[in-house]
This record gives sequence, structure tokens and C-alpha cells, in this order.
Amino acid sequence: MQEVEYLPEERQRIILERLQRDGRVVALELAQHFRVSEDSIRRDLRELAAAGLCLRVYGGALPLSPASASLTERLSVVPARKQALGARLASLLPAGQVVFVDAGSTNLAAMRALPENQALTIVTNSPLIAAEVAARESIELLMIGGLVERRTGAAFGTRALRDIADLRPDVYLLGVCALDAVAGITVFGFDEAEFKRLLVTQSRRVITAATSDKLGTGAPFAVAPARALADLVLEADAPAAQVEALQRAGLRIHADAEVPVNVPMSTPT
Amino acid sequence: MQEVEYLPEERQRIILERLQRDGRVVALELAQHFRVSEDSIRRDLRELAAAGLCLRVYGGALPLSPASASLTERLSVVPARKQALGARLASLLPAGQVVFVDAGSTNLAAMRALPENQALTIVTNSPLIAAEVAARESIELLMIGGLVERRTGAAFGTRALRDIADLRPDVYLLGVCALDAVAGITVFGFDEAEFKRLLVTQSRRVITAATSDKLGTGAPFAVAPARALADLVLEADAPAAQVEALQRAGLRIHADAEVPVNVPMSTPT
DNA sequence: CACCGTCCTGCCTGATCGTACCGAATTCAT
DNA sequence: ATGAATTCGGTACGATCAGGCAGGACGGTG
Repeated sequence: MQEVEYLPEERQRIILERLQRDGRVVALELAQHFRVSEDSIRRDLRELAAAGLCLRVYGGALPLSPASASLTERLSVVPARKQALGARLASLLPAGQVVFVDAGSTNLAAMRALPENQALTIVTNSPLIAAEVAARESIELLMIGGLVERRTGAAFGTRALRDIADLRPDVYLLGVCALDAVAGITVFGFDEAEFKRLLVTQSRRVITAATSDKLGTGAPFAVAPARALADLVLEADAPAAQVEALQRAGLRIHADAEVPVNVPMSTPT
Repeated sequence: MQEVEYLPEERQRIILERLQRDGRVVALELAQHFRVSEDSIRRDLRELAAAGLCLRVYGGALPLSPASASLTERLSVVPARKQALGARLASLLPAGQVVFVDAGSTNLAAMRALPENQALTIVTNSPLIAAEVAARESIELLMIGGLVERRTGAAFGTRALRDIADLRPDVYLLGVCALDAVAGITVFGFDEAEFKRLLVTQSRRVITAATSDKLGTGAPFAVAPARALADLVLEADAPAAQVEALQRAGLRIHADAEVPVNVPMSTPT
């Protein structure tokens, strides 16, 4: 009974599972586990690698995709394009004001781009945004609590809604999922939309940035018409038709002069 | 800790991750962490630098993209000692429970040390702690809002107090400023003390870790007597008198066996 | 039942790789 | 400027690797 012989294919399938689960496999360990020689394991790994299912390395194998999804792929992936957008966004924030900052990599980039001693009161429902500015001497930080949604990385629930009921920010740094001159500002989450809708009405001035791929697209839940925005930061390659339409709606457009050259646009994997 | 030896490529991957996360890596620390000689680490860093993935500097390496700036400056100063404490602390958290996590570098280290798939509900008033676990699939995250105090990096005010009024965590991962067998648990902030006092009474089990330099010291505001702690994680070089007194008070002491050392690999046959 | 080809397996061998140790050169800090 | 820490190159040793080889298991065929 304990002499369960694994079929070669069965073995390879299990190896792949382990690869996904543990983020790596070691030839020696596998050999001991399956009670076969390391040679057989090596052959398995070689075949799997040849089939494009894993990356063969000295001593074992690693999954092809860093799908290990381990600790920190999140912060690192703020591409240079968004850094540029964020810098321009940051320059629109007058010193001394109270700014609500949505979650989102562009806004995160904006926080990073803030001058070192820019005096501001930052209000946010995103722990990542908060962590970014928490250490700054010049910034007063108000955290909005609640259950943090993993997809967005921010709190949108009823408690968060209640927390912002009395809030009247000078500026709302809106994070958009999609933006269209006709469809307006739309997002993917229901609670998210409600939360943002409230903030739009309560803020003196709403500004946002949108990468070109978000322009002219739509999402299920509407937040506000495009004209609710006072300022809009765009990239240089934004579709001209959209830019013109948005401008007609009364938005002040801030376009980046140039798209950075040596930048990988988007990694589909 | 773990007798699992890392594959070379795996090591380099992890080094890159830490590079992104902490904004720097130190050769000596890496050598201790991976239990390999500094030579191997240096070779890794050289290869990564040759591949254009990092910038080699005297004593370690820096990321090429200054992607992570201010956020990580603070985080980077989590020395190896605290990492070890944090790992032990993390091992005390049973899966599935609701854990309130205070601010503090030791608790941050504990969050990092959590197994990838550990199912937990984390409640915290510290954006840094929250940001660390926000991306984890297996973790439910509840953020306590309020005005974030810069000194501590957490929210302790009236709003935060109100937010935890109904909270009854299974475990409270207390962050201490000072701990003494007689004086008990003390901290430097008034609001902080009040906040923690409430949590101590409302939690089923209170555990904490203390570096040796905190033992036998006191701070202005008392939180609770030492016996309020169920478990206490200490370092190997903790003063024996204190350890004994705390043990008499009924605390379960978890002492690190040894401060990490670069162990020689070759063993006489 | 004998025969044969295929597949899988384990063992062997020379080659390659990763590692620790050593000494010399370099860099940093006092 | 001196001393300590760090780095680089070289070297030796063990682990791992790829390919070749032989034996056993399995299935088909006569």
C-alpha cells in the first residue's frame, strides 16, 4: 500500500502542483518523496522545462511566472509612465490644503512625487497611500477606516462612508477606472462608486489623472459626469477626439509633453 | 529556522524582492538570512548588477529604479534581530483567528514572517502594517481610522477608540515601548496608553515581543501589569532576572535560542 | 510461449556549476 | 595616515548535470 508507484505523468503533474504551491521544487526532495532516483526527477524537470511549464535551475526548478505572488509585486510595479503622471498631479496640489487621495498606483506615484516639505493634510482610505506619506514631517495624515477591499486596496464600506460624512476636502484626488467624455467617470465596484460619488459632491475641487488606455472606456458603475472634474492630467498620446470633447466640457487639461521613451508599455503576462 | 536551502536562482529572486521592498540590501544580512557565505551573496549581487537589475554598492546593493523611496526608508531599518523576533511572534498566531496588530517594527516583521497562506483577520490602526498585508489573498484586513500620529505611525485618537469599542479580538499583538516585571507594560503616549488599555481588556489573549533593550525599562504611561500578557517573545540575551520575574508572573516565555550566526557548512565526517 | 520494440528506470562518466576559503587589492572611516 | 571592512580573483571540493548504457516492465505479434 505504501508502495504506491507513481506513473511518470502523474509524477509530473504533482511536480507542477508543488511548483505552484511552493514557488519552487528541489530535485533531491522530489526524489525522496517519490522514491525514485534523482535522474528520473531530472528527466521530468527537463521535459517540463522543454514543454515550457517551468524554469529549470541548478538543483531544481522554479515556476515560469513569478506567480508565487509573493510578498511584494505590488509596490514595485509603478511604471515610469505613471510616475510622470503622478509628478504632474502632485504639482496641482496647493500647499496647506486638505486633500482626499483615492487608492491607485497613479495617486501613489503622486504622493511619491510630492516635494519633501510640502505642507498638506492627506485623507485617504488606502493603507498604501497612507504608508507612503506617514513618515513625512510636513503632512498631516487622516486615515479612513473600514474593511479593506483586496481588489482596490482601500476601504469603501459603510463605516468608511460614515467616516467621510463630515469631510469637506479642498481637493479630491480621484482615482478613476475608466473615463469617457460622454459616459463620464465610471468604476468597477458598487461600494466604490457610492463612496466616490459622495466625495465628489463634498469636495471643493476634483482632479484626476488618466492613462491613455483608460480614456474612452467605461465601467459598470457611474460616479459623476466628466464635467465634475476641474483638472485632468493626461499623457501626450491621449486620443485627440476625447481630449477635445473633455475640453469642451470645461475641464482644464494638463497634458504631458512627451511619453518617456525607454518604457515597457504594458506587460500582458 | 528552516533547513530548507534556497536554490541559487530562488535566492536571487528573493534578493530582488527585498531590494524593491526595502530599497536596499546588505550583503552581510543576506548572508545570515540565507545561511551562506558573503562570497555567494556577493557573486549573486555581481550577477544581478551585470544583468542590469541592481546597482552594486559598497556593502550591498541598491535598486536601479528609485521606485520605492520614502515608504521604505523607515521600513528598511528592521534589523535582523527584529526579524527573528517577528518570525517567532508570527508562529504564535493560530490560523483563522482575529488578530489586532499594533504599530511597530517588530510587529511589522511578524507580518512579513507570516506564512503565505495563513488565513487570518488582521485589524490594525497602523497604515504600515496594513500596507504590508493588504495584498495577501488569505488575509482579511480591517483598518482602524483616525488621525495618524507621526511618532508612532498609527491612529490612537477618539475616532480610533470609538472604532474598536465593539471589537473583541482573539489575539492582541501588543506593541510595547517598555516592559518591566514590576512596572508592567508602559508606553510614551497618553492616547496610545488609553487605546492599548482598552484593547488589552477586550482581547482574549495578549501577546508581545520585546527586544532586550526594552526589558527592565519604563515609560510615562501604564497600559497593564505584565501578567496581562499570555505569551512573551524574548531574545536569547534577555536579562535573566527579568525573565525569571516575568515567568513567575505566569507569562509563557518564548526565547530565541540563538542570535543568527553564519554557521560553517563543513562538518567533520 | 517466444520474440521484439518501446518506455522507464537506475547507474556510470566526464563536464559543469555553485560554494567556501584564501590572499591581495581596494575602499571606507577615524 | 592607519586600521578595519569589503571586494576581487584564483583555487579546490563537492554537488549537480547531460548523455550513454544496460536491465526490467509492458504490450503487441507471430
